[in-house]
Amino acid sequence: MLFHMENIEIAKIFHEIADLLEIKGENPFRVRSYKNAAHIIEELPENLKSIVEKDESQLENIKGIGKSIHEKIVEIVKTGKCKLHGELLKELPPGLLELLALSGIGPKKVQLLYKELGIQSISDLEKAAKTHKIHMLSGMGEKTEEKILKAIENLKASKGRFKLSLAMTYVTPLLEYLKNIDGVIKVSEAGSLRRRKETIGDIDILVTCKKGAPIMDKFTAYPEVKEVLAKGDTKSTVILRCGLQADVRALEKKSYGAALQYFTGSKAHNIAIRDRAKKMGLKINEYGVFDETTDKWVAGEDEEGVYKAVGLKWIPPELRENAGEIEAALHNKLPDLIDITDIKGDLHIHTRESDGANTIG
DNA sequence: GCCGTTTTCGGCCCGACTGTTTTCAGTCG
Repeated sequence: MLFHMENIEIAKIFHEIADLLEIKGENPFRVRSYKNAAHIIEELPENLKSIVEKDESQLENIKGIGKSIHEKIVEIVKTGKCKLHGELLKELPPGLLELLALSGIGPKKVQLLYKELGIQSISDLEKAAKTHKIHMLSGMGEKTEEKILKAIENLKASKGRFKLSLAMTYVTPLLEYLKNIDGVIKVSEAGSLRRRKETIGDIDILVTCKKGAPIMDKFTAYPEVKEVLAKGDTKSTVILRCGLQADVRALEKKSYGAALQYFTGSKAHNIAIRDRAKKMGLKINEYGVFDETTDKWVAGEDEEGVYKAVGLKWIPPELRENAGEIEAALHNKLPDLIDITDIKGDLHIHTRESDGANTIG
């Protein structure tokens, strides 16, 4: 008898295990393994339950899932729960997980707040910040206290992830605005927006411009900006009135391809690409591809060059999830993605739920 | 915890920004 478990539910368990281990201060690489496995499972086309049902050994073919996580997947599908997950939740209050959703709060701060002040929920944290108990902790100051209150406010106001189509209605005018700034050469979308995910968590924008262009001043002064979270020479983050977070990174033309590749992600894809580069004696960052020993610039002006430098064909952004696309690019087996010219028509059906003549059944 | 086109042990991507520091740790993407 197997429990009905969707991949997304199993992924959530692994996400929580990773977060709890991280708060405990466990080996960061072990934490990463669980996070990585969670991402892989989220993107997996097949249902894990069906895989376990048919042939459990198929799990061994999934890269990033080793012996331990394999066993836990089987355990979850068979029993509906995971022992390690349960043990961690006994050890640490589950409310700590919600604290991680606050921007600027990570595992180390959660641990400190819990240990020193017994804080185990957002409402505990809000009370402590309002009564000025936080700045007494080492490494925390008055600004941290203010930032925490703002982060709580922003989280309460945020609407979570936005559907791509809705996000685009906010992104398009922002892109136009940035294009019209003096000295700007090119403005590109990046991140999950460029990967055309169904929903996006924040807006990533890349700007190439001449030296000294007032890009960050203008960006943070965009009328739709509600709050500026960070503002530097090359990178700034704001929250828009609609609740979406927007990041802008400014780079010189020479770095355009490398930056676009870096900023488009996904994170898992980038880690895999960099790992591959490293094994080839190369180093990739947002400024380009470099020879690791001589630091000589190898590629970076366009994305094709970046992929070519690591022996791969250009990979369409929609596929960059570290879900086998790198192997496919290596063996010249990348699929042709559907584009607008492939659409020949549209089929849809009405039922009596609207203005049709028949029932759904 | 995962992985291996020099490896089954010893590594594990890289850099910006902030706030707290007095040179750095934490967070984020």
